[in-house]
Amino acid sequence: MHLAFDDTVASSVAHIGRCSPCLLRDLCLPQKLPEEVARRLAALVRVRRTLRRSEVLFRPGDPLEHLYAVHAGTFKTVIMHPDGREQVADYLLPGELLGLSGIADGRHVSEAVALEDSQVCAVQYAELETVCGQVPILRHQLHRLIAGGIVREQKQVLRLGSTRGEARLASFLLDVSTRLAARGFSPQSFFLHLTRGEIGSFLGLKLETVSRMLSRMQAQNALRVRQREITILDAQRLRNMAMASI
Amino acid sequence: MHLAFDDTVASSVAHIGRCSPCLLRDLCLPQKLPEEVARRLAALVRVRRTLRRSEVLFRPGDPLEHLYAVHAGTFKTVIMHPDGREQVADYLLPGELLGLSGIADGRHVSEAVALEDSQVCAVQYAELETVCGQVPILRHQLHRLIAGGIVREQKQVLRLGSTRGEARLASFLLDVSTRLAARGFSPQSFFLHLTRGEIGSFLGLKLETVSRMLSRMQAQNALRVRQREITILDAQRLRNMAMASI
DNA sequence: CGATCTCTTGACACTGATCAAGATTGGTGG
DNA sequence: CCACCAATCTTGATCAGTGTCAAGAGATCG
Repeated sequence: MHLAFDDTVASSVAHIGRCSPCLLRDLCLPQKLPEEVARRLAALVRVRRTLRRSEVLFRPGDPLEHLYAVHAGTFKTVIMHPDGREQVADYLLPGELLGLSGIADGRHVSEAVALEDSQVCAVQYAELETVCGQVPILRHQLHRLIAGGIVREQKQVLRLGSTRGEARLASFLLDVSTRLAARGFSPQSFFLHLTRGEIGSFLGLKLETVSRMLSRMQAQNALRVRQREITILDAQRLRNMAMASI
Repeated sequence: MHLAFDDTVASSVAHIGRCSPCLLRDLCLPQKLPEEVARRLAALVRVRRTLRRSEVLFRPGDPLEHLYAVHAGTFKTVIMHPDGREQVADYLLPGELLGLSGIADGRHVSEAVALEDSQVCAVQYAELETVCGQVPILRHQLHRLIAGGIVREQKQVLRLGSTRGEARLASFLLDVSTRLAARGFSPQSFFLHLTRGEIGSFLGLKLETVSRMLSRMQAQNALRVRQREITILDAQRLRNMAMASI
C-alpha cells in the first residue's frame, strides 16, 4: 500500500529559507558530507505530501515507514485510552516532527490528523537509519531528534501536572506563541486550529471550561479571542496565570 | 569530576537472570556480534553504582555522560517549572532507564533521586553511540530505547489527561503493578516508595486528596494500604475507576 | 525518647463538570 | 445569493470533586 506523494521534489536551494527553522534541518540541509552520503540523504528527504483538512497522515498500528516534518499547516495527534476514549496528545506547528514515537516498535501509536490543508516533508526511516550508521554527525543528530521527542512530552507532563486549569491553558497559549516565534511567525496573534473540545482534551478540561476561561481572559484584557484567532495582549499576565499554583 | 562507581564489574554470566527483564538487555546481553564489538560493548555496560536513599544520581544541567538502568531499588525524577516549583515527573522501577531525555542536548534536564538504597548500571553514552555506528542491530535497538522514552511519557500524558483524579490514581497503581509484573515482581502487593505528596505531584493532586482517595479505595475493598505498602485486592474495580471519565 | 517528617481526617471554599438553552459560524444545495 | 443544516461556541444554573486550612495521630531517625 503506497500513499500518494507529491511528485515534485524540492530543489536543494529553493527551500532553505523556509526549512531553516525546521527540526529536520540538521538532517536535510547541506553539510560537509561525503559526496555519496549527501546524495543518499537528499534522496531520502524533501519528499512532500499534501493533506486536506481532517485528512489522516497515519493511524495507530500503521507500520513506520516515514518520519514527517510539518512543512505547512498544523496537525494534531490523538491517542486512544485502553477503554476507547480518545485524547488529543499533541498540536504540531510548521517545522515540528511527526511520527517519532513509532520508532519504539516500528508501528505508529497515535493518529495524526491535518487541522487545515497542510504539507509534510517525509523521510524514509529505515533508509535514514542506515545512512546515519555511516555518518557519525548524522547519527548524533538523529539521536538528538528522537530524544527531543521525550523532552517535548515531558513539557506536556509538566503542564498537565498543574492542578489549576487556568494555569494549564495559559501555559499552553504561551507555549504555542513561543514555538511560533521560533519558526518566524508572529507570537502575538495566531490561529489555534483546534476546537474548544480538542483544546480541552489536550489539557484535561471540558470544552465549556475552555470557552469560559478564554472569555474570562478576554474580559481581563489578557487576550483577544475571535473564533479561533488568539491575540496575546498581556503576556505577563498570562505568565502569572501559568504560575499560579493555587 | 568523576563519580564513584563500584569497582566490581559483574561477570557476563552471573547476572543474566536478573538482567533479562531489563530494558538494556538488548544492548547488554550476548548476541551474535563480531568479537571485537562484543568486547567493547561489554566494557561499556555493567558498571554499577550504588546510591543511598535520597542520594542524587544526576541533576539538571549535568553533562550527559552515562545512561542508567535501575538494577535494584527505585528512583524518582523531578523537573522544575520555569517559576521554580518542582514536579515529580517519573517513578522508576528495576529494569527501567534513566537519563534518556539528556540525549536531546547533551545535558540532563531532570534530577534523579534514589528513593531507597539502590543500584544502577551505567553505560557511557558517547562510546555507546560510537559502537552503535558499527553494528546496525545495536543502532536499531538504541533508537528503539530512546523512542521508548517518548512512549513512556505519552502514557503519563494520557493519564494526566483524565480530568478525574481518582482515575489518575487508579491508573497509576495499575501501571506500577503491571510494570512490576513485567520485571518478575508481585503485581499484587508492593511498596510505593513515594510520599503522598510525591504521588500527588506526579498526578496533579494535593497530598490530602491522595490520602483520602487511598483511604476510600481501601474502604471499598479495592486496596489494602499500610503506610507505603499497597495490596491490590480488586484490580477490576481499579480498572473501572481508571476508566470512569466521570 | 524527643524532634521531625509524614499521614489521616474534618470543615469549608472554590474550581470545574454537568445539564441545558441559545447564538454563531461554516458548509451545502436549491 | 439565499436558506437551511450541522457543527461549534457561549453562557447560565447547579452540583460534585478537590483544594485549603487546621488539628492531631503515626512513623522514623538520630
